[in-house]
Amino acid sequence: MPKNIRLRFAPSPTGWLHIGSLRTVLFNYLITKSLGGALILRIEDTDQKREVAGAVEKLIDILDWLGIKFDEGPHIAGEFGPYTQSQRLEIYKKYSDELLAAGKAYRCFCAGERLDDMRQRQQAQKLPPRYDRTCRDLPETEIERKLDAGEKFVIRQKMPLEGEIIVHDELRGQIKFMAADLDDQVLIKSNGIPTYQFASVVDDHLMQISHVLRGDEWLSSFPKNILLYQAFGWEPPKFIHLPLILNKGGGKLSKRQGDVAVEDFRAKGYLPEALLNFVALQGWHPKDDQEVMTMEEMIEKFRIENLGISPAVFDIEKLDYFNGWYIRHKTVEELTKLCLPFLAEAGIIEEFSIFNFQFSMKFKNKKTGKEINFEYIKKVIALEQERLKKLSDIGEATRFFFEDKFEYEPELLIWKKMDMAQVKNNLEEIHRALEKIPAGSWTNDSIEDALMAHIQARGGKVGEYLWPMRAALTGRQASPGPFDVAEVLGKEGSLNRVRLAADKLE
RNA sequence: GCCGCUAUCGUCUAGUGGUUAGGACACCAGGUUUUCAUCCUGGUAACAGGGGUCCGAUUCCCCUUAGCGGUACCA
Repeated sequence: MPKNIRLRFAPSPTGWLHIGSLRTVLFNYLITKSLGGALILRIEDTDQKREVAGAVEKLIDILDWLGIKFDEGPHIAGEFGPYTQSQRLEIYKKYSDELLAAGKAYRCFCAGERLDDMRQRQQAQKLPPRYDRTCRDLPETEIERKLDAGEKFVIRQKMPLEGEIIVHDELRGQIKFMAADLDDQVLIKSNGIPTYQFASVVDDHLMQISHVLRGDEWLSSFPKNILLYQAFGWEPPKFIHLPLILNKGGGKLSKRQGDVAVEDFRAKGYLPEALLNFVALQGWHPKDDQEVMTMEEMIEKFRIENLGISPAVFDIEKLDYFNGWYIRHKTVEELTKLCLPFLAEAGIIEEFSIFNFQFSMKFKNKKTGKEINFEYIKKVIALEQERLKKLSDIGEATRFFFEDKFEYEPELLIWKKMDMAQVKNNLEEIHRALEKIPAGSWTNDSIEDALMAHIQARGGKVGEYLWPMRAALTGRQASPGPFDVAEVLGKEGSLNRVRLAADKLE
């Protein structure tokens, strides 16, 4: 009978999600969904030195934000729990005792300092650092004596002394290791807590995991894992080792570079769709070459055999492209809501809570204290949508819509080789033309009609009028077009800005 | 040092024992245009090196080189 499809994502709670782990969860999720199985979240907190307060909550929060749902886990429960390794200590004890009794593992009483010294000597002699197996065949009486004396010990895995271990990775095929190269690794630390190597094997078996999808860095411990399955007489799951994600220089992606924590990407205004889509393409490629994909499309197209095995360099420019694409494809309403926290962060609107927002749909301009309604913000966002790459850019891009006084150099108003007097004159003509438009029909179309008619009548070049107008309205080198901006600013606001600009020129 | 993994445009990648080696990002040029952006069209750009096997290798094998990972009572 075929095994049920059950996969797990098993991070250690560090307080933040690594972009590489994001890809691991995603692939776990895609396999589960495409094959119709269950996804389990398991917390690997066997290293008490690394404990971070609130880490599990943060992890669940960011996974939730990404839209990755689990079927079992510490926050959901399920029949294979507990799902946090520190709560499973007696289980590991039971299984390590079993191994001890079967002679597949042994207690090691060696002092840490002696092992450290030995390792240093071995390295100095360019020998592979390896445990010397002093305690591997300790007589029973000696063990009893040490135990009675209360000596601390770790439990080590008894590796075969010779022969080869052949393991099978779903992507790479067979990989051969020499047993003699394998260390008698620690299974249970002297504090009674298991190592990752032991806990993950026991848990994967007990939780009936069918596919283990993990990073490349585990490849070298793969034979030890398989030996452990054999020692227990368990059938191992299928293993898939994912290649690493590298930084631009080809090195390891590290926290110091500030480009690895998913939480940081979120804070910078990257959308979950973009992050997911981008990261899926690091090591996977759909058969049909379609690169922009929704989660549903990814699930539909995903095949384990299309996974790649060579390391990928993280290219932020492509991420930006995806983010821009997803931003452009949001409805204005959705995008505006997403931008609100970033507008507050930029000091444009006052801090608000989602709770208040649902009631009022009104905001306060942080500078002027005036009320701004949601519809106004929506119009502004609509104009900026197609050039927005990250939500965090929204403040700088739209600031001029919210502030009456803004500084810019008068030179900005000059189009190509025009002289100042000419620009001033054109701005004044624009001012007069705009004044004639009734406030009731102040729309981008009517503004455009009026101004184009004026320019044509004067026989002028379009740019000689429209560039100064747009610059006057926005104070920026680059911005949306003048008619759109004028409409949003309103008649009075637009006239003021054109007046202000004309006055800047002598 | 030892063990292991990997190697196609700058980057992510597709692909095949015989192909004009395909797509995407980026870049460049043109179009649209009052700026930027969007959008459209086109373009530059790759099989790490050396040996085999074969009529023929980018593709299969070996070696070298390079990159990465592991070599913990961290995961």
